[in-house]
Amino acid sequence: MSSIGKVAESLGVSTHALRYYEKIGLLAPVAKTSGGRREFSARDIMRVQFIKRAQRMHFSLDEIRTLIELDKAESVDKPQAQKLVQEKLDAIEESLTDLEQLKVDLVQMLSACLSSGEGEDCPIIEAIKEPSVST
Amino acid sequence: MSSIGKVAESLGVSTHALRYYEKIGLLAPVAKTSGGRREFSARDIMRVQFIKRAQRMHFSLDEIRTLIELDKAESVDKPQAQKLVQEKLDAIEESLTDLEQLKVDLVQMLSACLSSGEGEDCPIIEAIKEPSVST
DNA sequence: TCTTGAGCTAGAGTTGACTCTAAGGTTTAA
DNA sequence: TTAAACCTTAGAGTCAACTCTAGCTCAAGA
Repeated sequence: MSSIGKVAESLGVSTHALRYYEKIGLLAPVAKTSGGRREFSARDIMRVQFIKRAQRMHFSLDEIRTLIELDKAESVDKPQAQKLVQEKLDAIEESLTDLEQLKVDLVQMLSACLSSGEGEDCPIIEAIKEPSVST
Repeated sequence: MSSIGKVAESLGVSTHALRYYEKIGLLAPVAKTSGGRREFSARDIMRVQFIKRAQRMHFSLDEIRTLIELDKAESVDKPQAQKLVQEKLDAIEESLTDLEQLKVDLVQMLSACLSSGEGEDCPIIEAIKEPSVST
């Protein structure tokens, strides 16, 4: 039974975001006081926590909506939950591969720049113009 | 001396994007035929290639603008070019760390789901509700 | 009681990098 | 010559996930 401000503060979310989650249906309509203010139940708060954790795992709000629906179903739809996680994992592995190569390239660019003489130009721009190994 | 369509096709960019780059000043105003159509010079095409390569390296159009300005300066401003690349590298290393941990978590979630019995629920949702190790 | 300060709503604005549309004009190949 | 393909512009729309605004009401402390 907390006000929107307290929930926002304690979970590190803005009050705007909380109202937004409710508006798009990620949160069931939150109970209101006679004065029209939201009163978040423990259940509501847990839901918000779920959303934030899933977001940290790079699930989009749309994917989170699906996760929530899966949770509401009698028993979790195993293949579908699995598929969502597998897809996320695939996307992350792709990003990892991409970023690792990129890191190699940037490190190389940087060391070439650092080892260039005092008055010399830093060959970073040239490196982008004429990719040496990858790209 | 190519039409916008040919440049777009050969570089895998849309004609819209090419006009957009010109509009925001990443490309100097492209020469036009008497009929008003763009004729891309070899120089323009190289510039577009530069943009695409830098984009693949996760530089934003704004950062690319800076890179281009550095290139236009008499001699490349070593500290500034270096700073841009170093910042990009830092950001990428942060992403890598984040994604690696995430991968561990997702793999764990997936294997817990796979090893759950035939009729049993896949504990993916529970795993997000009650993070076991990280988060 | 009065003054902050918190909360309410509907709806507009933000960001980045385009994409799309409408209403034309221009080239080119048959 | 004429149809199809291509190009032009200005400006609106897209996406995600909020953020911000205006103009209000409501609650709590001194």
